[in-house]
Amino acid sequence: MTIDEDRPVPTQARPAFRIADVARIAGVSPATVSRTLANPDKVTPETRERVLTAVRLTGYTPNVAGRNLRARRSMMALVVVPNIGNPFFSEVLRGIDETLSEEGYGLIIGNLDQTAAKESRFVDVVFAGQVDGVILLNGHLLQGRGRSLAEAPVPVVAACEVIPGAEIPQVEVQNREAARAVAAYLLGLGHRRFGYIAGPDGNILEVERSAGFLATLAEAGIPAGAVATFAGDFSFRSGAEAAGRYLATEPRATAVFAANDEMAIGFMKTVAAAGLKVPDDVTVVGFDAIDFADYCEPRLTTVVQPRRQIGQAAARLLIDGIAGLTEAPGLVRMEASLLMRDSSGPPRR
Amino acid sequence: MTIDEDRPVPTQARPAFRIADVARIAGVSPATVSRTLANPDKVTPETRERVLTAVRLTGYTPNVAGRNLRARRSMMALVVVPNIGNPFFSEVLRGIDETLSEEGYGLIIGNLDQTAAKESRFVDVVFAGQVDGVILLNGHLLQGRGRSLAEAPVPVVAACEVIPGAEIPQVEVQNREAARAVAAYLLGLGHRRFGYIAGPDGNILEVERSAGFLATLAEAGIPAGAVATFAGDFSFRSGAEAAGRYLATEPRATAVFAANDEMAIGFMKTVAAAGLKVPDDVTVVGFDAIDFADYCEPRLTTVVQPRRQIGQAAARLLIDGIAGLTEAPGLVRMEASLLMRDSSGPPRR
DNA sequence: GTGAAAGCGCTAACAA
DNA sequence: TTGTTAGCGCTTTCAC
Repeated sequence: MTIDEDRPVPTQARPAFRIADVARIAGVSPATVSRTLANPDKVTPETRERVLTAVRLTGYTPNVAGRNLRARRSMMALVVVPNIGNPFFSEVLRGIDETLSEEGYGLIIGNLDQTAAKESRFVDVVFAGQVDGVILLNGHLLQGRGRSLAEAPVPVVAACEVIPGAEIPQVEVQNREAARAVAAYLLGLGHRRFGYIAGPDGNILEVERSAGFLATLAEAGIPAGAVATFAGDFSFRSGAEAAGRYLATEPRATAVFAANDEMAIGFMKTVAAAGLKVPDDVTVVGFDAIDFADYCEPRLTTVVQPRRQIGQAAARLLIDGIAGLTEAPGLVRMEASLLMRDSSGPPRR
Repeated sequence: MTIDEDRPVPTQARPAFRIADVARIAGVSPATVSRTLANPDKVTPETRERVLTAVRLTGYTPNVAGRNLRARRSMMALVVVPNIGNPFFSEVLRGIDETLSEEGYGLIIGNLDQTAAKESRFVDVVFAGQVDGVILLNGHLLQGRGRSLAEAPVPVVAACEVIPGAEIPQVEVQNREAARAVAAYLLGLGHRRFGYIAGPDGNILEVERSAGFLATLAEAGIPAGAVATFAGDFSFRSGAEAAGRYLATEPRATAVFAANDEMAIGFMKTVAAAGLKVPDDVTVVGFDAIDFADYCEPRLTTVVQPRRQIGQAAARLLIDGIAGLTEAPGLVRMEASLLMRDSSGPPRR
């Protein structure tokens, strides 16, 4: 909110040249320098020559703060991530970065890390006009200081974790459908006793995935009550802990679906340590297809999401929004598909 | 370099209030609004009251571009990463973010992704005064448009991948020493035939790790020429490919050190698929202690680096630099330590 | 304690 | 084609 005057100004090695300096050296007006840089064709070749020489001489680069102030735009986008350490998001980020940087936009990272203070700061960033748009990967509209990003002065889009009811463009992955496909696949293999390792309570991905999985099982005559459900939080550790509880059940499920790969892998590791064979004793299916899922033992059957493309689509949506091209808040749906590897098979008979 | 005037201005839902609006509503001058926000004690309680009410009423947030222009500082730092998708860096990023955001700095991510064009853009970002400092995680001073970050007008620090000869503060991990410790450990287990899976040619981490590993082996009477070296690029896949070549050697090394965990894991997976037992047939040691290393089969013996703290230290160095507190370009050395798990053991006799 | 005025660095409208 | 002028939104002397 305030500038601390006790916080020193960066020590500029050499004070940067300003447009006036370049103009003086080139013997033209500042406006001409600006024009030369923006529209080289709009000045005579000789002028251009002189200006460009002066630019080269000074190493002049237009100051962005001045330009932004004038243009009322920052060419920056804020991307809010729940946790920057999560490899799932980093691939989405890559997609965002690709598309955004192609269009000349820079990326400001808002790493939420479950801190309310940060959430409020990011809201300020937006209302302070520091960015031209926002991409939310965190599943809810940021709130702070009594305001919501719903009233942001710039376009906001959401991806990965869809925000129900928000009137903004969103990129959604067909989580529910994919979870249904997992259930159908497992039923097709002959499984009848199921386990499910859940994500954090209320998380939209968790809700969608469990809903799809349980719905298809229910349609096959297996009520939700008959599915052994284990709490989890998307971490390796929580998958391992779920395995501990799973091992204590009787009779054990022959197929366990985890709401993400990390938990599935933590689960596999722990049941293997207890002497169970995957998939002979228990089939395990994950969700996300993180890189490591192809290198764990056994290779994990999981659901692939086009993470990079999700990021690209979100960035595209944002750029359209900034350009004012969007009529209605659209919804882009991305397909997710089952990737069968070695952790799944028919139940041992 | 230029503002495209065909790129539309963001569609502000409602035009943001400016300081003049707030001043008018509060019945004071803009200067007083600014003062109230910066130094509430410097105005009378009644004035303060009126101003703050007007601020609440309007939802006013000072525009950053204006403030930055005036203050000649952006409260932003640029962090350059080789590849944002790499989980190793994302944890370092977290540490950076923690410390920087505590001090009120925001993060602009420069995802290099081996693109020369991007490198040049990031240089521009710096020379355009868009950031107050730079943290380099990519192992070299960015170049672009005939300039180097060595002449940047703001402080630059490097971390993770040290930049030899650069006169800037750096955070270095004791890669060489740790690699020596790995060699000593393997020798102590009784191994005499070694393999090494290298990182990308010329990469400083690769250079340091191989140098330490080979030096200690040489001191034990095993010349570098006797170590089976396999090319790699830090990816799972390259580790798996190295395994293919390893399997064809005769006699095979009994202990293989990979320059990072991904390659070690890819290697283990492939040799296991070929029927070899780790560690009975071959001991495998990695480097970095990524999360997965604890969940692969078997759990990987590796070298732990304090990734989060590396990030924090780099951020601290940068903040000191911005504050003008640094006399000489310092070097912070962080210890790395061997973490023995299940992928290492004595050679089968 | 408060206001008027200047200026951070840039670009766009207008004039020449 | 080029220069002059004004102003983006803010903070901070300097007067009062």
